[in-house]
Amino acid sequence: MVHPTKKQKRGSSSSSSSSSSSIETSYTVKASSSSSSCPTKQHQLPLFLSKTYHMIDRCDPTISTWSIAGDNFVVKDVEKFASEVLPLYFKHSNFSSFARQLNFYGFRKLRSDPILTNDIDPQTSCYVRFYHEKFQKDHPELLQTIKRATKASDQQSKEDVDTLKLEVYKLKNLVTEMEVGMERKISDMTYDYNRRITSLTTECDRLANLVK
Amino acid sequence: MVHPTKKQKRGSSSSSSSSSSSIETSYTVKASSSSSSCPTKQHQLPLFLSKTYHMIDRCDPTISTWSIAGDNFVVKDVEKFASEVLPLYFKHSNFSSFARQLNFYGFRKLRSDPILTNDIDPQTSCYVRFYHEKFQKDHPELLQTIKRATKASDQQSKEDVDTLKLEVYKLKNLVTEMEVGMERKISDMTYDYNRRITSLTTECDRLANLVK
DNA sequence: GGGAATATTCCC
DNA sequence: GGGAATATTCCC
Repeated sequence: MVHPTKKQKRGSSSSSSSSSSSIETSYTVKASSSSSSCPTKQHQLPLFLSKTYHMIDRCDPTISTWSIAGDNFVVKDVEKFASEVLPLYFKHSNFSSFARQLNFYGFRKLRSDPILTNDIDPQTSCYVRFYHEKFQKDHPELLQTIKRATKASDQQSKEDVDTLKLEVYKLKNLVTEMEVGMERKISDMTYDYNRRITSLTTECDRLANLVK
Repeated sequence: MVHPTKKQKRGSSSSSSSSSSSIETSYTVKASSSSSSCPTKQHQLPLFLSKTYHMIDRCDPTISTWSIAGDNFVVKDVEKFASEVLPLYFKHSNFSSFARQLNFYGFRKLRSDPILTNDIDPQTSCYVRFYHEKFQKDHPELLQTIKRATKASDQQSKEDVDTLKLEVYKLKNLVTEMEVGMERKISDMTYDYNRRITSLTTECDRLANLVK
């Protein structure tokens, strides 16, 4: 089978279909050295989102299409969708890989869940629906607001690091407080000690003089 | 162009060439819940290594081949290698992506670097050689010992976490030592203090009795 | 050559 | 549905 995306680079539009692209498909990694307000080097819409939007938009509606209200999309024939549609846009033909990406971007699976067994429509029971608040028919401008999840391990590591840094901070404060407290306590004790010693010594001297 | 690896899954052998595979090509993620000595679920050789080994082994030698000694491999025609050979094994046809993967696995680029400009052979000056101690012609068994680099950020995070944990450990020890030290110091001071007060008080009492 | 992001795979 | 690995891309 011909693989139309073979030489595709990020930033070029999909080569498999017509090109009246209404959404930004380029992707640029945010320059690590620039501030986040730099207008030229911002990361743009991930290709996954623009590809998926176009894919649903242009798909044979008997395989996959928008819902009637346009607020979700349905894959009616997972088999055909995987083998015939996905490879037009992605470097694979696995439905589960597509679903994994949807999951990364926060899409949720919708279920019809009929109450009665009799209500199960054999025609539509195998349909798979996906929903994302910002993934709507005729509203590609919303796509920009969809954020990909950062990896959980990174998240965890960051939290771990932050927790440990806080602990180090608190411990250093404690050490400083203990040093100050110890110094003051010893200073106070020494003061009292010397005062009482002096007082007793004076008394001894006075009495010693009287004894003489 | 036909894309032979389209439906390939990890664990299946490359479908583009003959199949007298002498090396393990399956890949299984290490089960996180099992001990590292579990023989059935170990991660095997990454596909990148087995694919690259076969690729060099089977390549048209005018495009890429092993060195004469078999201890490195040379890409003689980067252009053709990228467009014709890479996509037989990988989901792309970019030489830089291939090089990036080599880099992940610890391969080094070799240069001929002739001393004299005259020594530059226009035939071979554009050759690109790669070397890895464990990537040798006729020794596929060495491939298993090649380890992919873990991501630098993870590495960094791990080191950061370890450093911070050590710091927390040291600070907690310091706090304990300070507590013990302070207690002993105050105890010692109190002891001296009481001894001298007692001694002086006794002397005062003795003198007071004499005065009476 | 390598950092860091997204993409794809595999597993639980 | 999501964790974690490898794969691919893009950038410095």
